[in-house]
Amino acid sequence: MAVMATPVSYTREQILDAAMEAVHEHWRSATVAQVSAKLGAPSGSIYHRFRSRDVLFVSAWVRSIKRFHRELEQIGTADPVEAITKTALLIPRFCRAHPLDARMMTAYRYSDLMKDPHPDLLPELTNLNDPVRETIDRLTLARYGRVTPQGLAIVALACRETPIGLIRPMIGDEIPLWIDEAVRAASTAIAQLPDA
Amino acid sequence: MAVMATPVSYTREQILDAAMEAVHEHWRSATVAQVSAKLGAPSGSIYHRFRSRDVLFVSAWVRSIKRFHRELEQIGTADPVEAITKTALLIPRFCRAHPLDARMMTAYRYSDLMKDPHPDLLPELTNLNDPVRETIDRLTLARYGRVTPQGLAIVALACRETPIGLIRPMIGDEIPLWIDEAVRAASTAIAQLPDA
DNA sequence: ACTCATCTAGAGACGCCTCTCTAGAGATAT
DNA sequence: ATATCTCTAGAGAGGCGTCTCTAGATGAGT
Repeated sequence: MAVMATPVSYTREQILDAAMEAVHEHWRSATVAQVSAKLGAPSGSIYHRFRSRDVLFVSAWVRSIKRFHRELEQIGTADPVEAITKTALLIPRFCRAHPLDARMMTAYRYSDLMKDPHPDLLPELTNLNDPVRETIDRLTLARYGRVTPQGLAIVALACRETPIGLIRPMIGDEIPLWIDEAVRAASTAIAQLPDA
Repeated sequence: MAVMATPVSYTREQILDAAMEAVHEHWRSATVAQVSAKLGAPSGSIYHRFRSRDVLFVSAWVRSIKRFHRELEQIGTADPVEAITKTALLIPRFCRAHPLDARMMTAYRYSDLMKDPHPDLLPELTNLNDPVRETIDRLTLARYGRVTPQGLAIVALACRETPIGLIRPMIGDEIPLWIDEAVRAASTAIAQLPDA
């Protein structure tokens, strides 16, 4: 049977929340000391749950990415171009609803993290991008009837790079509603390119 | 009359070049020690010309921004939508021709730097964005016949945010040519939005 | 009561980085 | 030769941030 020992004062989730706030304020130069100040906890309590500063902040990043992935599951493929555009429009919506997660997501890039991943993070990182990859695969097949590198690239630009690019400079401030019109226009235009 | 004293071993430009290389490798966490290693010079020689680490790296950033501005001057306004798209296409071209400058430009944001600018940098920073502002003003007037906040926002999205957003994830690697088709499609689509 | 395990708590070692400071080298003018 | 100025050169002070380590608090099982 489990031994309870002392009650937990600072849960993993609370620590990640504080880390997210610190990143919101200081971005990549956030420190463990800032997190511990926000939490009102000594740094030891943080290092008790996270092996290093990197593991802490990357774990927070992974959590935000996974929150975003939960939004991806609700798009059909009846009209392919429409589906691509709808997927693109999820991004401004998500950033408005979860501004701290949005900012957190800008702090690291998957490709950088995979260059020399910490063993503690490997299991979480390995298949992290699968939901996005699957969505783009599915939309590509619906749009072009086949899956080619070129087709994938176009769909990824239309439903991911474009909205992220348009919104990125505004992350941290409020994201105006008229951005959505621009996202819709740009995404639709790219989705209409041929899979040459 | 000027006294020449000892000949200069490390010019301002050479130091900025080394700083740009360091930023290319380590981005915002580049250090003065890395720059001095690249240059084969002691840190004192760097601090002799730049008052602080910040002044050094921001000066390098300013230099890259100004290099980009030199590209802006060659776009007409005969067909407004076409002119906006052409301006957008300058960005992938510039990033391919000057990859180190492109990466340098991603290291800071004008708005962040202006929050608490170092006195040494103020004169250079104050009017830094004027060329871009003027270009966008000019394109907005050509496109809509008047200059409104909404119109400016649309044109800025079409000729600046969109291409930067599409290219940003690739900065550091080679930027494929087919990106230009996507930039053209997205930029043209946004430029066709009405100034509602 | 006592054992065992988990967690809190915080002092401080250690390393890296920025920046200062001083000695002196090289070039020119007198 | 001497004075004077600019720049190089590099040692090291000082600050900040990460991370370690140990002491002890807490509560469940026996």
